[in-house]
Amino acid sequence: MRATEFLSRTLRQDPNEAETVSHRLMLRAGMMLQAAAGVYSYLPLALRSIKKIERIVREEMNAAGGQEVLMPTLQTLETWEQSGRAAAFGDNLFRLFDRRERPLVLAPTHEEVVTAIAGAHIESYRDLPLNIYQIQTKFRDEPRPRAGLLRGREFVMKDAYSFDTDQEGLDVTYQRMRVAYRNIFRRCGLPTIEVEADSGAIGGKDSHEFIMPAQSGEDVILYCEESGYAANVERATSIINPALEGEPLPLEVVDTPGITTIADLAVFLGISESQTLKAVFYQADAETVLVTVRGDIEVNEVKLKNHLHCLDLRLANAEEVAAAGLTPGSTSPIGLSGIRRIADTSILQGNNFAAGANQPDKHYQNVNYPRDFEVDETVDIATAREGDGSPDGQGTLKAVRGIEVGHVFKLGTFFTTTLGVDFLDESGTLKPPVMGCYGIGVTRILAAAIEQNHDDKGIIFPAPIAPFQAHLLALNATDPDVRAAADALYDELSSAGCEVLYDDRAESAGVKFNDADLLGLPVRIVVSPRNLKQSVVEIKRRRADEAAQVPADGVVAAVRDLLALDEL
RNA sequence: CGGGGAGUAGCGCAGUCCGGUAGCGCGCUACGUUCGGGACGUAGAGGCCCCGGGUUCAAAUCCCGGCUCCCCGACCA
Repeated sequence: MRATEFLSRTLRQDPNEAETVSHRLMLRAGMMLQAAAGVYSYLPLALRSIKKIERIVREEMNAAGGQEVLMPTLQTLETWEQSGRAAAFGDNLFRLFDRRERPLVLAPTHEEVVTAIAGAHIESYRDLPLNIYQIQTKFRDEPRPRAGLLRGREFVMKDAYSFDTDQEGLDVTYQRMRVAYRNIFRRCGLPTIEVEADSGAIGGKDSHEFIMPAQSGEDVILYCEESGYAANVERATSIINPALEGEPLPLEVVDTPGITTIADLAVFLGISESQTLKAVFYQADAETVLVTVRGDIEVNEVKLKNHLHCLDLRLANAEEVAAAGLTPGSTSPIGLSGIRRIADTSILQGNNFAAGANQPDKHYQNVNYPRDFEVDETVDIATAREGDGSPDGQGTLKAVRGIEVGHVFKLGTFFTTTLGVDFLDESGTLKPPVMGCYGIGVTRILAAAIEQNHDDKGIIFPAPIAPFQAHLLALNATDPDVRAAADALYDELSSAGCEVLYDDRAESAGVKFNDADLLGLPVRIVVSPRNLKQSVVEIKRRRADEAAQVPADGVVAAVRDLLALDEL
């Protein structure tokens, strides 16, 4: 492709709306154009990259036994009401009406439709296992789209769904898909960390996310180098530091004027926060619950929500707290009843705690569980932290931010049961197939790849997903000799199957070098009067500092060699 | 949904307080000179100042209403 004919223009200044690296670089490089919040046109540079990612995904999905289909984006709201997920998705579901005022949605995902496809096909165990996937645009009305392609409202996703006869069959398929995912990210040239993930309210038991480490990521993962444990913070468990433990002392009330926070209480009493108990009030749908954790531990709301099986969970507001008869700033489960009391297992670590006395300006000291209070449940609802012990007892956890680029999930029989899909097993019994689902954010991979591969001059594309393999620069492009030599080289490379972006513009050398660095194609080839005099062409990897001079007839081979360095 | 910021030429911005000719840099067009890390000169083109009302002799500027976009948080199988 000749730059003079190419639908792309670089910008010399950063667009004002872009702050995140990938967003900024993609706009500056002329890869895409924003149409609305979280909605973009993909220009040729971006689309070429996306197609390459899709190709790798497709090959690995096919190799893993997947069959490609294309399901409708436009779906009836009724479909979503049958599965009960219209409410669960809430405002994230794009809704519209047809000319007869029938409600429709733009699909954010496809479990309902794929289950219908499976239902139409599956009669007996002989039809299983089945693995169906598609690569398609998804719509989610995100509360806050951000950072270009990292979180859009319209994005390209590969979603796959598997159907097996039983849990053991799903285990096999699930492992196979995990391997396929590892292959995909490796072939894209993108290191990812595979972590245990939250499986949510409807979830089965297993769920893993593929996280690409990046500062701009929205996810935090905790991992342990010693043991290999890795989990999303939403899901991670850990061994917390022990608190002081001594002979249980008698409960006593102390005056704590004006003390309403754990930090103040610890300072006031001259103890560490781990020697206190903290009470937090949540509103779980219509119910107010009292949550007790050790003072130095934060409540993990994802764990709590999963435990409560509620649709909506948030901190209770002042009215709800008052209605429950609680004393903010000085609450504890001691002597409280008539409210659901949940405690984190951290209260079992340590004793002689300081805790609220359920009246203003007073706290208890030497609180011991279960001697001094009761709770309804003691469960793990703690947020694991960097520095905590790995849950397997080996080593300590470290934290890193990252971008979720893939998610595999054991769904179980929720959809097949709800939507009435079953099969006849070998003994003649009707059973629901066991499902798994597997997603990859294709457009998100592109953004994440740039987050992970750039420098202060621009993008550094991994070769397998670069829009072009080589960037051919003709310096002094108006010089007839340069023009002739560069044209010839462009033809030669093209017919050798190399994807070349040929900068044949009449721009100065500096402009071309800077644009080449910005676009970040893996190999840069320079034809110039200076090189022509010595009968050489200059070749440089984007990742490397130094360029090499090669004879004109050795360019194709040299480009191949450099590209091979990026193939994995 | 809470908090903050912004809409003026393709991009980045000034002008708005204090109403009176719509400006700067980059980019774009033409010609000439340059030519290995964002060259220079000359001459040009390019505007629904986000939208709708209002005030005024006169509104980018003041008043009212709305829309859009960005950032932080909440949220996000």
